[in-house]
Amino acid sequence: MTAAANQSGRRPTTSRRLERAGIRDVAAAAGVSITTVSDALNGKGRLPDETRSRVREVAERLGYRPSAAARTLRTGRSGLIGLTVTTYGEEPFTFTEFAYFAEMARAATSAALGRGYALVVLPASSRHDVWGNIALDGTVVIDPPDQDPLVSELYRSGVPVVSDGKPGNCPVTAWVDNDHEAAVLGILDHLSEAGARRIGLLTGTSTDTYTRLSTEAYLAWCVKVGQEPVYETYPAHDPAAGAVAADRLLARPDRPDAVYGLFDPNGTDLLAAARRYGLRVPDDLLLVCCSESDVYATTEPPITTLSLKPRKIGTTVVNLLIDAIEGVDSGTGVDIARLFPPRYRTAGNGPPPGTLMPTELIVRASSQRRSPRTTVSPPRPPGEV
Amino acid sequence: MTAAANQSGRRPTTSRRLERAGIRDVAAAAGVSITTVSDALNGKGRLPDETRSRVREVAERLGYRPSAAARTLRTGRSGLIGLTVTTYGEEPFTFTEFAYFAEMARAATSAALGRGYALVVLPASSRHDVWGNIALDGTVVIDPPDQDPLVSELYRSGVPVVSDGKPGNCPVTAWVDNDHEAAVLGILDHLSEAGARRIGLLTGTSTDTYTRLSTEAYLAWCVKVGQEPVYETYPAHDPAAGAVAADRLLARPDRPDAVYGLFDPNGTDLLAAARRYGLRVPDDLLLVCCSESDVYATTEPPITTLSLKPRKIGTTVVNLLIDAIEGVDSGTGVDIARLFPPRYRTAGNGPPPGTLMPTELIVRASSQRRSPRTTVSPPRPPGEV
DNA sequence: CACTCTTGGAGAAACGTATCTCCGAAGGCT
DNA sequence: AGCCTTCGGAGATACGTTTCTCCAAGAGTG
Repeated sequence: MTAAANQSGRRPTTSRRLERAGIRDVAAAAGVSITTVSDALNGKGRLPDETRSRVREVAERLGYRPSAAARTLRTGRSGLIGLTVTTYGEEPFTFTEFAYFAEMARAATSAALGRGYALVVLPASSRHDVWGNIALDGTVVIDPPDQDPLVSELYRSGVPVVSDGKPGNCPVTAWVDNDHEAAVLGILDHLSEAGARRIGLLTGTSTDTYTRLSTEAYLAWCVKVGQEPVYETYPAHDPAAGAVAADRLLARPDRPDAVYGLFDPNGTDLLAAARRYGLRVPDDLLLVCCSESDVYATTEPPITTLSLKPRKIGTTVVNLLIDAIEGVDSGTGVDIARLFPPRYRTAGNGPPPGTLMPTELIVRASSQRRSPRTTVSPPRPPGEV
Repeated sequence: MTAAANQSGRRPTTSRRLERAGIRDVAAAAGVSITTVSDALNGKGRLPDETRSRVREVAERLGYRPSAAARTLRTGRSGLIGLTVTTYGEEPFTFTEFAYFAEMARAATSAALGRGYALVVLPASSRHDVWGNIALDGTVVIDPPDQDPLVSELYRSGVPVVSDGKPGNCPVTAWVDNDHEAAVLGILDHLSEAGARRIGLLTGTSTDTYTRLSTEAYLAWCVKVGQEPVYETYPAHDPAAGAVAADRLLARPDRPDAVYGLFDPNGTDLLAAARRYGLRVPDDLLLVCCSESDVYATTEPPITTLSLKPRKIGTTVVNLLIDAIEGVDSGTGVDIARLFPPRYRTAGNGPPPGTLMPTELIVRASSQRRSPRTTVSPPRPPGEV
């Protein structure tokens, strides 16, 4: 009795009427077929407007909400994008680039929602079963390490992956990064112009793209201009170590008269260290650090910062990813996905396409000896967010 | 021909072998039934260990990954939790409580992942279709306004909702909030003990729970101790307005000799305003503000802050939500969900259960006239994260 | 020997949607 | 009158799991 099947569906009409209304209920109430309901609600098929609006009205009246799970199963699209963040220890999110990540994630969320997708935050180190349990249309990966097993796995599954940070040896669909070399060279030039004779660097011990490229650019510049490199490294994820390293740098016998700090807290750390050694900024020491925080506008003195423009990065990364997701199936109407599964898309095409985004140097008092003006920004590049 | 059905499945075995392996493929390769594969992989059913491990091995070899969409459709569980953030304008996330939100979201993400769930960030104002397209097991809502249509909709759909912030008139499953009244009274007492004679308040114009309860507590305290209220309000989402309001407060003829600022930027704004009027902190003006940022440890002077303990809130909120999600079906083994659908769970039981979390006052130089020590923290409550 | 119980596992029915295929009817054309 | 086209819509299948039901064979038991 409970399994009595009526003509248009197998669900018994007698009990269980407290459950959510399904598409079958709408069809029955409107006196049409399931097909018609689906077409009417999704704007497909050939239906007169009258039928369309009637079905919609019935659906509204019944409080019908299509099942996202069923739709995902059927269409193969979940509308979900993963956002992978690197982790240190137990906590997700990076510490050193916290403001960067927050801004980037915010922009990414906005961009995704604007195109009908939602973001789900997934630490790279999280349990495998969590990853496997979620239907993802694509994934944004922040600075994947070489041979990242997670990225390989995703790629093998045919999930498009776009990385923030040029990947070393990862099969990503596309990537976006800043032009770190140009950024560092720009800062070094800026400091030189302000009168720096020996420029030091505060950098990290990790091997991520940002740290590596920036340090390499510094070293190459040193070779070019004939300056002996003066730098200290520390594990960037340890905030306490940064202060120690800043102190070390200024305690050296070959103390630099200008310093660029690669990480957000370096500015205050260097400022504190300078005070400890009785160095005036900018008179005795020129200071620049990479940061997205606007607290450096109000320090004493205000500190020149390099912004990596995380908002632009986040927006671009997400848009590239969604392009990749939707580009597979859209197009000629032929089912391209079946002919060319995602995993083969960039198989023999050489390296994945990358985009370099410009950075912005926000010049403040800490890196200027002459100018009485404390806050001078270079003209903004066009197309600003 | 293409629809030729073999015994154990309808998929033609001849072509399309580039697709991902399904459970049927594993079953065929292992020489067992679909049921056995499912049971072996999920640790259910009664199977000898030998069969179990053999099936697992075959699945591994084929690179089998169960379809999250199919599993969600079948089980009704997606492992996804929504995190709703209030929005101002186009950008998601709040501005005034930025550090608070970031910390809270981070803790919530951790807690969710620890229990096998992932968080998806969904601005409350986002397009309805995005919400409808995602299978959510439950939702965390930050400070829902009265009669929030979103919350009502979720509740009607039977999706458990737990709110951060005591809800005004929303049918939530549970809520978590700080004891804002106690926090404000604690600060006012602290300032009084430090010698304050007239305490001012910098507060917001919005009607969210935090602003409302805090302001009411202040006003009630004024009545109790017989002080005329001295406060200024401004739209908290506008960072520029905060500086203006801080200035207004200190420009009043009945200028306070101590101020509590409800929002994160108030500390620096008030400090700047005090400088402008030649007021020394803490000698002429005692200062406290609510903030999760540690920049106030390094301002000149360091500023006493109230922490709302967002990490604890985020963890608690998520755990309550997951308890609600899993509590429905677990238990006696009877299918409680069918007997008591979620929407009826708290129907006549009075208000939803709420939890009040303690805050922490981090005392620094800005609110102490006598003590030479600049950073003194009260003993931490037990059970700290 | 007849019986029950346990073990190991197969079959098939959902879950709720999208979409492919097909069909009748009405209208226009030669 | 026969044929083609378009309109409006119904039927059925597939998406890939989980799980309920049931069965066969062997093991113990009286």
